[in-house]
Amino acid sequence: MTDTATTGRALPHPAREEIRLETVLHALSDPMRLRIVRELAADEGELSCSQFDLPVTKSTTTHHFRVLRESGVIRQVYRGTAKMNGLRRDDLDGLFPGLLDSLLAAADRQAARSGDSG
Amino acid sequence: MTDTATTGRALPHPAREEIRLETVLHALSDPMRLRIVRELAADEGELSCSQFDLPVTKSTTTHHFRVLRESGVIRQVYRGTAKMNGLRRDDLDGLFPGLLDSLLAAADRQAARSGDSG
DNA sequence: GTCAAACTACGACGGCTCTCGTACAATGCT
DNA sequence: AGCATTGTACGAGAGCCGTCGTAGTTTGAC
Repeated sequence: MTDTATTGRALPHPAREEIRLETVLHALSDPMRLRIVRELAADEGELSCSQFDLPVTKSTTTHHFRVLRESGVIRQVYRGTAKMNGLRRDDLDGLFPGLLDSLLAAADRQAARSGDSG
Repeated sequence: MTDTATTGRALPHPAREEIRLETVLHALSDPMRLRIVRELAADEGELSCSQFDLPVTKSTTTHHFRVLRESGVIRQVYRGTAKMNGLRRDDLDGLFPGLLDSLLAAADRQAARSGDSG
């Protein structure tokens, strides 16, 4: 029992200045992770990992969330047994103004075109 | 001697509608390729492969240019023994409005911050 | 204390990627 | 024709990546 923030253990996040564009792009270049980020942006709040219904195992899901966190795209916080996820909008917008919105818009466009779920 | 366009053999390019966001992001997530794209954008014209002074062998350079072409980021045309490269601005802007500019701006910002060459 | 829920750690496997070196092909110039 | 320039093809090696399964940890509830 370590009382870090709300509850639980701490998770390593890169500082804003440590976020690298290449790493962000690599994180978003995976379909599963792009999907996660899109859902996260749509809900504009905090979602637990279990609220995502991805076609991969839980191990793989954990892996993708870690890649997103370590790249600086999302922030993760434990709350009870759940792990809440949120986009690092402030940091990304501060570092790369307009980039996140362009990326999300591009993903939306492609999803609309490809007939994926909006 | 096949008279395709200006001179020379044809190179396979994806059609505009075949360009996938994930593939583009993956192509740009490599430092060497991001660098190539930045130089290409700065010069806003056609550059031959040999005009790039990359810290890799020619074989590797060829590889990177192919990845960029097959992802739909650049267009390549033979002119004599040289291979001219140009950004597919029209197609990318048509598919993902604002994305390319945001990406280039982000890369510029990071380069300025990191003290790389502008 | 016990139990279920949520997530992690570790090892493994197949596949892709970046890199190189060497050998080769296409073009243009003399 | 001969030759230099430019870029390609092919194979190889090291490393990373996405995926899985199993076993384990942390937390909250009963």
